[in-house]
Amino acid sequence: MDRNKFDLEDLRVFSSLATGGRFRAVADEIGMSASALSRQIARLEERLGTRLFNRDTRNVSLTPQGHTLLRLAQQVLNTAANAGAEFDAYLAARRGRLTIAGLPSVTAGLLPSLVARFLARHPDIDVQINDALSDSVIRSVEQGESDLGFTAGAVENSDRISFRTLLSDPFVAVGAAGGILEDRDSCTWRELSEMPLVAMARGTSVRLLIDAACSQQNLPFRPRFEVAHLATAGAFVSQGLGVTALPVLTLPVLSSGNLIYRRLVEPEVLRHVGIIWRAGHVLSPAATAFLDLVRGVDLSSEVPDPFGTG
Amino acid sequence: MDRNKFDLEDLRVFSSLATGGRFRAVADEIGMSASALSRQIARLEERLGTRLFNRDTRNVSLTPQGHTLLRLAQQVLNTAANAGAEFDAYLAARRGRLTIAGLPSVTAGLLPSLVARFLARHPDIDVQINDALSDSVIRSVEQGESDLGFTAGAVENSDRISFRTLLSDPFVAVGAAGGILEDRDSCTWRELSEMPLVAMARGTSVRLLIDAACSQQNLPFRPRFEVAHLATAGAFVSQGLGVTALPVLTLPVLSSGNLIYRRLVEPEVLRHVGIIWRAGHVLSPAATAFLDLVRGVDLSSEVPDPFGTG
DNA sequence: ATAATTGATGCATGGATCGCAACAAATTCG
DNA sequence: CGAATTTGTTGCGATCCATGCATCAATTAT
Repeated sequence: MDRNKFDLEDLRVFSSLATGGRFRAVADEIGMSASALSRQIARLEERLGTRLFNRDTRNVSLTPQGHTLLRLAQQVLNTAANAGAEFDAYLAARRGRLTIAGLPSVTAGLLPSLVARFLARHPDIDVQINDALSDSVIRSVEQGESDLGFTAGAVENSDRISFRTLLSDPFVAVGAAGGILEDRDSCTWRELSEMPLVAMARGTSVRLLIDAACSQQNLPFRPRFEVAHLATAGAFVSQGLGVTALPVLTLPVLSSGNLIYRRLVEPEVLRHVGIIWRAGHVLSPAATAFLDLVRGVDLSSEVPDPFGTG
Repeated sequence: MDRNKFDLEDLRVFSSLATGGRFRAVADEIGMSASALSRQIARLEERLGTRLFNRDTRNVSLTPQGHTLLRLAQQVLNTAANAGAEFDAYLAARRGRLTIAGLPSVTAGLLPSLVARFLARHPDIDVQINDALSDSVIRSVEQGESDLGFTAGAVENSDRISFRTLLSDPFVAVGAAGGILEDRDSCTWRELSEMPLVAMARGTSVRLLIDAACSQQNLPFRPRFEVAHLATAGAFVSQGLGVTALPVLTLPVLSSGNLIYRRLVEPEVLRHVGIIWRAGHVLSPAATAFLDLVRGVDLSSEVPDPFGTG
């Protein structure tokens, strides 16, 4: 084998077409003629020895081969882009860049103090946060888009991802002050399930864990409201429209004017928050430093105690 | 900024020179003239806006910028090489995923040995089986959810689906040992229709074919029991609650403690088991390999002979 | 049925790259 | 001390290869 199979430009063009859909539109978008695009793809297909797109003159779709190449291409392009950015940062005499993906409930509740501590030691590192849902976090790290990721719940500890548990995050019941929770000392899941519920939307890790908890206890789970953002849930609850169950870490996100918290028992449900990174790849110096910092910090002190001195 | 800063070829050449040391030697080694190498490095330096090598006409050494770029270049080249290798492995059907949809009666009776054979040759392919009823199988393949599908009975050989017959699967009568079938040598559909019947639920391919057979013979079909799963049917029959008619391929699924089988004639009803895939689309390498395997195997030996010495 | 849109292709062109050869600097050797 | 040799660079002509335009073939929209 003499010449290597693909080039960054190939992958870029291929990726654009794979996500864009149509030859002409994509060709305009990236500033080349449609024929050039067609030929470039044809060349790439010939070099790879396989067809990447099904094209029947009207529709363009990826073949299975194209799908796998797309996944790989994104990885390569991401690392190349990161390398370019890091090199630029080096030229600009900066130390580097750190990209962290995380669930909104974690990025809001846990990251600020960690990042503050990190920046105290490494003031010249640009930090970028990617808020995303659970599987997006994993994918983002897998593909090298993010250096590190904060996840909750089970992560299949594959050979592509390394995982480390950081802390356990208990669910609590959240209600409006003066509302139905006011006179209680604690609350069981059964009792909660009979109150009007404000639930996070499907696909969020919070919702997944609540679903699992209820089905394990054989409780019906019929939310009165479904919202996408934690702050919205907090607003609904504080207006007395319902109650909800949230991990303690998320509580600082709720603009907690009118909210009260109660222990949620039978069972105690814990969300296991952890950090993930790409296995088998060299971490950037910034990522390594951040990981070391996280390892050396007692994170349980980061979880607020919502029950005052109760 | 239109053009991106570097290309894989740039990084390769740069990396060779960075580790190799001398222009002429490296140029020979990678099969290009010294002048070409010199220009390529000069272009790269210009695009990056910094000098990468100290060259004083006798020695070549990396600048600090060159050192950091070398580290980054190795990362990028590694992921690119890994991606290439992974893609090659995928093309060679050494890695990847194969999703097969199939009727439960086929997936249980026919697939295990086929998949075992396939995995012997392609050990690192993840195989996923979608058990589903007949029309779900076709739909799953049509929509690209499954690569291949095992079906029984007539499949409209549309322009979206390619079909290939694999084997003919005769129906036999199934009864309890010591029961009403014990003293018979064979059994006609007319006789069967007058016995208490355990039937598969509507929507299953087995039920469809039995309905068709009976209506063709102008026989009434009034099942005493209707069950959804083959194992359940087997359990009912083995308890002497009734008899049933099943294709031979399904028999291994019945935990056949107490069952006897008899030829079912007048007419002999055959279920035509076949394999389907998407027409006009490129099959994944794993699917192609599996299809080749299936084509090369004499599947009639896979159908057990239930009439051993009984 | 006609028009329009889409991807593929033939052909000529232009820009980029390459190899050869000459050159400048530096080391080696007579 | 000076000529020869080695090393990286550069000028120039040749070459190659991707591109763009125009056109074709196929399919859909009206």
